[in-house]
Amino acid sequence: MDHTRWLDDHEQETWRAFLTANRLLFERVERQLQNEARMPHAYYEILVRLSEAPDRTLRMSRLADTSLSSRSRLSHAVARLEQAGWVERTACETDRRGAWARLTDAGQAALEAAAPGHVETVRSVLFDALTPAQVTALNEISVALVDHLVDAPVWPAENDRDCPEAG
Amino acid sequence: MDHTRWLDDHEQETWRAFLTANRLLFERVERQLQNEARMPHAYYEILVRLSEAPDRTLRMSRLADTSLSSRSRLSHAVARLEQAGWVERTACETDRRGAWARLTDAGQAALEAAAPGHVETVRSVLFDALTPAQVTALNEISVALVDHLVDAPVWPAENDRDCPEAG
DNA sequence: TCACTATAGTTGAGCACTCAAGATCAGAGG
DNA sequence: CCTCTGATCTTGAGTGCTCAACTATAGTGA
Repeated sequence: MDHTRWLDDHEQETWRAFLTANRLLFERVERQLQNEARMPHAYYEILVRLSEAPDRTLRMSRLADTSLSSRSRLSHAVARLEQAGWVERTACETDRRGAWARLTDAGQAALEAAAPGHVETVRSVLFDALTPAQVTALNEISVALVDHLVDAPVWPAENDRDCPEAG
Repeated sequence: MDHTRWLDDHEQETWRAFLTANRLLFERVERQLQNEARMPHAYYEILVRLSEAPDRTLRMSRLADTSLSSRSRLSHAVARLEQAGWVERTACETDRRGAWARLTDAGQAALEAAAPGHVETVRSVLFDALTPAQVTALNEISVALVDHLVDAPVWPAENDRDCPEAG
């Protein structure tokens, strides 16, 4: 009983090209940041989200959401960033379980130092390769994917543990 | 002197949507394979490449290229896959530096067991979200990116160490 | 007041990856 | 033959991630 909806040739080709493009692209981005700014891309994003927040401060949980990070991952990351002197954690007074993360001046400086090289890399690996129409298409495709993936069930089949409305 | 070609709003939005879509998408793919087949996506790809090769056998270096893996990464990965009994390494007789990697019957079986769930996931996270026109557009965009990134200089600026023709 | 449940965040173990360095061998040139 | 360059593949250390388990506090309802 093979109900699998296999990929046809066109889909297969698309998936592999998509995979390859992604690997190559993010490898470049990651390497550039690691070499010139001594931080992985995930950390860069955390610094960006903090820099955009009022008082450069966010609750850990909000920061996790906006930087597309799991709680655990963020905890580990912020521990490292704190060690580097780029972020500070302070206790939250209204909710004593919580914690604030604040971007320090040193962190802001590190971000500003890293930004030009990073942006240049993003442009050179992505936008320089595409026509304006393709950029627009990529935008629409990405938005469609995000809409489709956000809040969608993580496990299409199986794993409907204690979710009565599943299935 | 700020020559940085910053991203305009449209580019910024596109980049962030692209990033978000990628994170969400590959997180699903990775999780599904890890949970249902006990292997990361990179290992799955290695098994696929081997399964498509004559005699299910490839030189390590070719396997590294086709699976978009660094030599080091492949060495570590194949060591693990060998431990699992899914791949075998044998010495190459014509080039005694080299090594062959062969997909075992157990490896083929593991791959066949993993494939339906993986393909179903790929379909559900990617193709189900897109119109046929968008799939075609994504294909063209991906191919353009791959063409642009393959054999392009890794470090646009700097790092022209011993490459006399750089610059 | 007293559970009970949910939320916020951390921690440690295990694993995959990167980087740099090394061991081994092939091929080319003197 | 012998050296030199380059290719093949491996190894070990360091790092960031995931997962599961944990602590601590908030909120809810009897």
